[in-house]
Amino acid sequence: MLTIHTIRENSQEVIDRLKVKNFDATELVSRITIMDRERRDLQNEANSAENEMNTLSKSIGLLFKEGKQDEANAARERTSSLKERIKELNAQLATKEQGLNELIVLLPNLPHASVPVGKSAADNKEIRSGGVCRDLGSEALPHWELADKYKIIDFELGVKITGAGFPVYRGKGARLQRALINFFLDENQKAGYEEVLPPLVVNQDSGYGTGQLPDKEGQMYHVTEDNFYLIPTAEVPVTNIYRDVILQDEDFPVKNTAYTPCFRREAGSYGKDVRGLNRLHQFDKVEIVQIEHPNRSYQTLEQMVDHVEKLLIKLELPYRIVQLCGGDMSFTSALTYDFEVYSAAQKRWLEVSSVSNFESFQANRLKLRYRDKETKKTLLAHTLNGSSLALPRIVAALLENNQTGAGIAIPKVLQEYTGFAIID
RNA sequence: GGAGAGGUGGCCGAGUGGUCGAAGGCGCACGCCUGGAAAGUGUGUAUACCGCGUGAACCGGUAUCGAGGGUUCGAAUCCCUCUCUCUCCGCCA
Repeated sequence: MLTIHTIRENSQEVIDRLKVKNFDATELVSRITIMDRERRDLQNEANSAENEMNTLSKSIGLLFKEGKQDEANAARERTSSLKERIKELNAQLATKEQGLNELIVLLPNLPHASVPVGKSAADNKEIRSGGVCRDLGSEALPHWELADKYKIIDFELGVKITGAGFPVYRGKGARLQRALINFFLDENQKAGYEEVLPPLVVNQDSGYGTGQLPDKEGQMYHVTEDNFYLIPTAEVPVTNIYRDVILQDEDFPVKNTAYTPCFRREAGSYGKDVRGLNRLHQFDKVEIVQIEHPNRSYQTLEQMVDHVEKLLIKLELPYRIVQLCGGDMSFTSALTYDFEVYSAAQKRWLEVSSVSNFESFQANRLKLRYRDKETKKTLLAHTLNGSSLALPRIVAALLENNQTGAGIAIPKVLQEYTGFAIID
């Protein structure tokens, strides 16, 4: 969430910049500004009443000590109306604060100045691309048919055990999953990311911390008995490591990587693009999370993009990197790059990673701060994250792009992880 | 799941109704001392909001001793609820 300070001090800028996200904040901002004023007035009133009360209480204590019972009792009588007033003011203040907060969380993060204006994915800006999109002709099989042909992924079996969107990987298919996970983790570690293996189930506070709650409640699997949520991405448990934390300057950069399965209900997304591995309820992903000093976060974002790009190059997959336009960006992001790989049989670009700088938007919710060396002030840190990478669509692209008459060729870098060079 | 003990600042730890955001110690920062260091010594060392206005410093106010509520003129301290941790028992990978 944006800080009230930002909204208060730069209200016009907030409105202008949110237009890039096709968000008209005019009315919200003015309501927030008014409520903020009211809130502060209430707090001042309450504080001065409390001050009066505290002063009075102290004097009563002194009077008793000095044995001036009569004066003490007289003073004591004066407190009751004051007490009522404090109670009333504090109640009003709490209501006001809550109301204000409910409005503030409706404001999306401000897009970075470089974000292109646009309505949908069609307006995204291609940054660069790499690899070769081969034309495999009309007899090229989509990955779900290849998966069946080589008996490496069983979608039907998953339906029996759980339901649609929970595939069973087997044989070389299972091995390929494990190879990719290890490959990604190893590469991330070489790039300086500390590996963590977090819980796959989180509590409510964590859900709020990274912003899944309350908005996307319906997208997560909920364990009602214990009020836990299955994680939709490793971002949730990993970023929440740093909830309520005050870092020192020298702690930067914080770099974590984690492999986790991810669980998403994907409510309402049934339809066209859910075939095969394109959209699942459970999938594997390796995530990178970074926390940075605000001065360096954009530099860091570029480094993360370069890192993810190298992974795709090593996997010899045709890819492109696009900068999302305002209309296609998430609520919480300030700048997002999407990575897409070309899936040669589906003839589609599949999103395999999304690398974003959230600036202080998440940090504000998380109360993730750092102590500035020079000013000694505690300031909000910047958070960034990205997938490196999401497995299912990588697998889909690998299967489709690398199909040959002899079988599916495994990229060279993966062979030491898989232990085989071809799936046949 | 049953029984008991406990949760105080970055850490340890004192504090059972009054001037306590909280003794003392450790750690940390800065200074003095030293040729340099150690030791010693002095000072400082939580967070948030508000006053506050263009920002910062200072200053002042309020809140916070696991969380929420209550008693009281006044709560770290008394009462209630919740929560978490530890120990023992049970169950178990």
